[in-house]
Amino acid sequence: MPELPEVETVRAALQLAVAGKKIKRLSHAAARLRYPLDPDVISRATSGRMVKAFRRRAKYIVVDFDDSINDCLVLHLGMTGSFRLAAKGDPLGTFDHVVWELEGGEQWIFTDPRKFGEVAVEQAAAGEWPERFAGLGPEPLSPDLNTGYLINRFKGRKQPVKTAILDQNIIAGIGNIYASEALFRAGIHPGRAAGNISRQRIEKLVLAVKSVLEDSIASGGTTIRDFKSLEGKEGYFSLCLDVYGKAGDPCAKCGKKATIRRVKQSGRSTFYCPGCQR
DNA sequence: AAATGAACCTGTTTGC
DNA sequence: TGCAAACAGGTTCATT
Repeated sequence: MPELPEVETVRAALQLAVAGKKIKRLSHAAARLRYPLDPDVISRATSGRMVKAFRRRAKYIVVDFDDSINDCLVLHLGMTGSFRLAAKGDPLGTFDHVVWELEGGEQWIFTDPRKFGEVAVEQAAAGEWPERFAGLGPEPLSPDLNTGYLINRFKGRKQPVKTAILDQNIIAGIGNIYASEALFRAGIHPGRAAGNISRQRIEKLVLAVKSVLEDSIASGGTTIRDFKSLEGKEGYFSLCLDVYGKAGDPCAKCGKKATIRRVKQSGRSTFYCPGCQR
């Protein structure tokens, strides 16, 4: 469900609603999500601590606490994960897997039907990222993602450019929606070998990646069916999608000339316009 | 090494 | 209409 813009939307909402509050205790924890969950570890790492800030790296949300212990909470929404705040005593649903009671009784709840999400405790010094993030590619909205970098990473690769930009170790945070959308904006065919794209067109791709993510964040992300931010709000970038989920529709750019096509790449759907993507 | 496919799990949509 | 197959925004592990 959530790619960088959706995760960023959730992070910002959590920062407003939860940062500065103290966690009283872990009141519920399922046996496992993507990985087995150790309630003792999570409880010890969170109970009685004041939440200082929510940071984001790739599609991960990292929770920092307001003390000098060098650890943090790492959260991942998987495909269907979401957070919500509920009043004291509100009943839990089947898929409410992790629940913290905040000071005052409010419940901070992680829900995830498919259980692809993650809640974990990691070591990290203040301002640093956990060691496990070391291999992640640059944040797409930072200057670290630039033409020179991408040319280097693409060099010699026969892999289709769509699967390449989906690789979190090449660029962090792009998912299946924005991979298709960015390639459309850049006019690049998703099946083209990553190592076979001119410098000029890679420059276009870098700009396209940044613009599509920025535009989506400004719209609160994309809701196809599940995505909701903390307050239950949907993201309306769905209205701005050019190709994702639009197989058979006429291309917005070249009009009647071509219709959007759907193909499979590495087991995942890719949408593109055969008319304006080369 | 690089690239693809399967697996994890549940709900919803599509197609015969 | 009914049922089974396909599909869904992600990541990791196994296999070629």
